Amino acid sequence: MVIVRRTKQRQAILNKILSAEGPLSVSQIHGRASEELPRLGIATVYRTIKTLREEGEIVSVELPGEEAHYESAGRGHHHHFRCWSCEQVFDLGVCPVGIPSGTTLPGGYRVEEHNLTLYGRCSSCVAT
Amino acid sequence: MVIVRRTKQRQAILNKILSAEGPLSVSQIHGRASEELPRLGIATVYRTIKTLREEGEIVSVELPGEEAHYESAGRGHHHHFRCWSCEQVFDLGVCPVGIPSGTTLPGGYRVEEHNLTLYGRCSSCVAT
DNA sequence: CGTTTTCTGATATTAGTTTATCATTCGTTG
DNA sequence: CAACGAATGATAAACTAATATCAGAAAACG
Repeated sequence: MVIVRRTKQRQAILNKILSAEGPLSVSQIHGRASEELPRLGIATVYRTIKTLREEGEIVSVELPGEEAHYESAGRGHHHHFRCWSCEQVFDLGVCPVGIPSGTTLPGGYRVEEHNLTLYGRCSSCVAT
Repeated sequence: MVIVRRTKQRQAILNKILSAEGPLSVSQIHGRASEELPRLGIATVYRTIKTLREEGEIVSVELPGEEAHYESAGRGHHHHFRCWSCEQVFDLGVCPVGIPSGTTLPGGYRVEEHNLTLYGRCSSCVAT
């Protein structure tokens, strides 16, 4: 059981994660939350992320070759797009993977899950 | 590093990578090559991987939430399957991602590349 | 051979991420 | 409003991955 108090830090951190357009890294969360709480410590960010995960409010997102990112739980099955220019990660609504869970591929691989990341340029970076 | 000598270490490391069924981590490469060269140092593995990449013989493979893996270059566009039981990574021949390079998704995301990892159980682990 | 010079192996070092520690702050409750 | 205790912030410490160092081993080549 986790006793949780309503602190400014916790509210700012959770707010930044929930209102983000995609998963955020620890340093991104720290940077954004620091805008309203300039003395916010990085340890508090790590601690709060840990409790928010235990409470099921956020989930971790693993991207190839990067540190863990975190986003709101309950967004359902979706994937991510990483922009090569602004280096931000965005949630996508589409799932272009044509392999239902339980499919067995040639070679006998029984697929239960998949992780897809798309790369390119986001709309605002394409425009410039 | 222009001059490359044919050492037992280099041959063993390259052989393990080229003959693998999928990309290998540094510790996996070290473990497998150590079977024939018991005194092989981990630094030699890192050094050899670096030169093999510079020569274009191998490429790095990034898997979500894992250290870099390495496999033979020139295997073309493909994806990977990670077995939850034996924890090995296998190359797949299929590409079930229905997004050609250059596609623009809703939201204006211009997709140029993708990275897909499938998860489940491999044939030998399903059998047991 | 024998000389030259790269390569190796053991270890130290660097770099990055995450957790632990602890005095202080501050949210909560009666 | 007082007091208890969880949360914070600064910092140290722990881990892991990757590179640097350097004496000695061993390819390459005349």
